[in-house]
Amino acid sequence: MNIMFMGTPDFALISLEKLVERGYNVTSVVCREDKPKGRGGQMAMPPTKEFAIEKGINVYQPASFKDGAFKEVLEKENPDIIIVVAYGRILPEYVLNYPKYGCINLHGSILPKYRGSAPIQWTVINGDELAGVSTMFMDVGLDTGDIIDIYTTPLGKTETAGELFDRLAVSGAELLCETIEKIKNGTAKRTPQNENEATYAPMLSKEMGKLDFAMPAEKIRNLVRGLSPWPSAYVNTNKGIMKVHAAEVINKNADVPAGTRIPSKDAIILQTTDGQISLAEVQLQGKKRMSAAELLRGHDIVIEE
RNA sequence: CGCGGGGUGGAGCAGUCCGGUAGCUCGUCGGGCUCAUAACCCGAAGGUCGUUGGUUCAAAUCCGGCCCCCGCAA
Repeated sequence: MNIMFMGTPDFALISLEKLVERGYNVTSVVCREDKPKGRGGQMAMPPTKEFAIEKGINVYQPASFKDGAFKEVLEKENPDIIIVVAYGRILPEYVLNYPKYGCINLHGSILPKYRGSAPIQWTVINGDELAGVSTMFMDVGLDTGDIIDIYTTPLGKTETAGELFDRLAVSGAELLCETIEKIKNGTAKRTPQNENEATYAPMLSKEMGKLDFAMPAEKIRNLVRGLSPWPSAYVNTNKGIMKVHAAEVINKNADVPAGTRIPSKDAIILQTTDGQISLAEVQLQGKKRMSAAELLRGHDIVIEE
């Protein structure tokens, strides 16, 4: 079976590596264009491209799928199946319909929940009990295809989006292999998604991370870990923007308005509408990430706004 | 050459503009006070000030090269 793999970031790389490792015949890799990265603004290859080059697999980075420009590539590579993992672009119908076995997508949620670009983060932000990955036959909609397999796992109480990402990348790669096996021997089942249960997980924005203490402490904590490590929660202070990498809920209440700083020499604690929240792991702009206790030894921090 | 901040005892910072005794808040160790609840008091150890050249009577501080860390933007 001739496999074309479409995927760009590290999450996709884990799957690609596993497929190659398991001996699947990955003959081509499609990923997004190289782009400037880091402080120097140097051009960098996507992780999947780097791996593909190392393994001598053909790499394609189409700027667009419009006008059927990609058709030549399909004809040349002639894939029996296309595996899509975090590619970052919508595929047109002519691509979806090309491979004999169709296009299979690995998605970071328990579909039909969290369709869209940031399913893993939203699972954490909402503090769900269960996280998971799904494989599906792609159709023209956004993550609306028929489900093949689902893997679920309990979300850790303090697990961050970054940590869940790493776990699901591995579990997802495993699930993907199972799904491919089923497709190969014709035992893959198609289960249409229940539209009534569908939810959408929109892209994350920087502004989402601004902490508002006029909500329950638990929600704030989930937002903090859901936005870790990117784009990260933050507050404004007298020393500039301060990122909040980890926060802890304290089941205490003081008779003060939400947002009030609770006096403490070695912790940054604020009252919320329900309980208090301790900003445990923080990072001042231009500084390294450190515990609140460490930060307070050298800085007088005043939360603003 | 995308913009910017930084490297000072174990931790976090000040000192750098305007060269001249190594400072602050903690931690550690020893002692005291005492029960308190943001505890307090006394004492001690611990630093080639990222690295490398230069200027100078004298460099953490001024000048040049290099290494490393971080924020923004993408």
